[in-house]
Amino acid sequence: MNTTTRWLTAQEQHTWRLFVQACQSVFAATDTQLVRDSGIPHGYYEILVHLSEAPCRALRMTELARASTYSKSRLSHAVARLEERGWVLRRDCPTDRRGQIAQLTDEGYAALAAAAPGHVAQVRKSLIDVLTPEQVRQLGVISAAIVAGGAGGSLACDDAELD
Amino acid sequence: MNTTTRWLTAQEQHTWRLFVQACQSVFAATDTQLVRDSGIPHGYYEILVHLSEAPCRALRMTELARASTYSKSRLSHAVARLEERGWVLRRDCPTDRRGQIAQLTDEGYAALAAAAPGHVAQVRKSLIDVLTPEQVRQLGVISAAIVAGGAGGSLACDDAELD
DNA sequence: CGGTCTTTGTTGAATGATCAACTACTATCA
DNA sequence: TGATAGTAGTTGATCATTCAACAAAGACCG
Repeated sequence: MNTTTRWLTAQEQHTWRLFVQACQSVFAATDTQLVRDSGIPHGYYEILVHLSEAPCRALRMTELARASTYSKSRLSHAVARLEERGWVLRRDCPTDRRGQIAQLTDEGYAALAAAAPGHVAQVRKSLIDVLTPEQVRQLGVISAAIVAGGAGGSLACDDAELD
Repeated sequence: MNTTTRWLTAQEQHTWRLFVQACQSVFAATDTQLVRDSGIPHGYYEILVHLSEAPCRALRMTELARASTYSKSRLSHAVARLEERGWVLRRDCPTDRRGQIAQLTDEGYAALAAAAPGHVAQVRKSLIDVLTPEQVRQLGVISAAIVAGGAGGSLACDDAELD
């Protein structure tokens, strides 16, 4: 792009690498715990959480994708697998015949409720409890700034929307 | 496990969710940029970086796996694909006949050098430049604490080492 | 109405990651 | 030396994710 690259300073590079490592560390630990103790593969937990918090434990696919930062394609596959487990089912949307509504089943809610304590404990072990309350506060502010920055433009929106 | 779950406080949950979002945001953006501009799929960049910084631009597979926080299996597959591109080649280790040494080729180094400026720019856009210098410093300290905590035990070491 | 554009969601192929099993070699110890 | 255990790395099956293409329905406009 430009001929002059603003390289990272030593401190910036150090922070970047530590940040990458920290994220890997936290997510590897939480994923491992969830799969081991609840058989919920990775990000499916988040889908269940968002559904559980929605009005009738149901959301339009697009809404759910936005909330979970899943692409539509990914969500479609994921919901198909959750449906196989009986944790979610698809309903037609009454107001928009294109639409599909993902509905959390009682089994799905039960699975989520059973998984939650272990997951929360792991989040504490991996993140919250290794930081001081002040650091937790700082991390919240920092994360908000990053999210607000939109990661510098391309938010990985969805299929075929680059360029 | 235990009957008493220490749930997250509102602030803690808020921070946790923001942190998850922030990480997704940053890594989605950096991955997208790298693939788009350099055709380097996701974490391969990190492998190339570690090799480029090693003594003869070469590392034992196990060393490389540790540095990149890859499982041995994942690394083996990844190096196989990098080898197909001509960016890395495998040599036998002279001192340990089990060992393999991954050697960065000149083409690999050139690909890395070509990709670096765009990647650095994206890291700035996604992370560094949306934070104040003080926040960058704080994030470094926080990340170090998280890494030191080892994510609460299970460090996702490798194959068949759970339980 | 009829045409075009956009949105919604799915599908299948291709790629990447994980998991369990395996070979081959080294290390330890009797 | 021989037995046993541990380490290095690979492989193939399985599953998750991405990408491009697609069908079906709404939205807009003449």
